[in-house]
Amino acid sequence: MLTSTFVHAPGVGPATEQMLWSQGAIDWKSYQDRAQELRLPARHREALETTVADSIAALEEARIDYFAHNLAKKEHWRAVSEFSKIGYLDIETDGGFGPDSITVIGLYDGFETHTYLKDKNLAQFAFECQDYDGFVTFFGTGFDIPFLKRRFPVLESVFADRFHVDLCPLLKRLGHRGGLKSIEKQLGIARVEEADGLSGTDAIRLWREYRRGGRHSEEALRLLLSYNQEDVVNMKFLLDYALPRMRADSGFPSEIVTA
DNA sequence: CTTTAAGCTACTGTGAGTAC
DNA sequence: GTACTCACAGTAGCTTAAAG
Repeated sequence: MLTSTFVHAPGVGPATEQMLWSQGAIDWKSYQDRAQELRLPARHREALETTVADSIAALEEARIDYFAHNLAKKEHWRAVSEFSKIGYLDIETDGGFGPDSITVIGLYDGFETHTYLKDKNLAQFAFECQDYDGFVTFFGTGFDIPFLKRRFPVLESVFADRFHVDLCPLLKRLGHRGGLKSIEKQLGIARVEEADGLSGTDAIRLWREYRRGGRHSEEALRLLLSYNQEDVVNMKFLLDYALPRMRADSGFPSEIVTA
């Protein structure tokens, strides 16, 4: 999918990319093979020559930062299949908006959930997240990412150099509007019973209960972490749902089947 | 309540194609 | 060559949406 992408060349948009595909330039290699025969404005030819060569080199060397910088944000989903170290990311807060308002960070690597807790191991996140090629969030653009950058200024460049797929606008393009819980319902994704029916405001309440201490403290924390884990794990389902549909909707040339 | 890009709606610029 | 149209890409400004 990434190797069929041409829209990151300056001056090339969706219509030109579509035209390239229809002329048989279905990926970077086949573009180079038939570059001379393609009917193209000189401006596009120059831009594509550089972009295609740079892209092949960047992918060979697994340099996600090249694609993170040159691909439009809304097209970052195209890079996911080529860069497999994906972190599904979700934070909880105490209701405030300051740099110290983050209470929980959940990071799911596709196999297990890593949890970071305020006043325990939260700072560890800033190091461990650097092992990932990119992140998947739900409305992380407007919420999780700005919070994390305020809390850990180092992450400004870490996030800039990695892909970020925000499922909220992506699913909206596929006709699913509404919040995470609403879309999960639409798609028939179930939550574990104890975390079912909880919302972001409950996460604030559970954090306060945990911090107050006493009899229900540990139970409140357990429930909060369970809620956070549900969010990140379900994001993987949503991404797996969205990718093939985005691919089909964008009119990508079909994969060459090799025996 | 706060935050931020995406989405939307113009509008501008570039270039290819066509007619004369 | 000149003058015109049309399509595509990019940008500016405003609105929208969802997170806890």
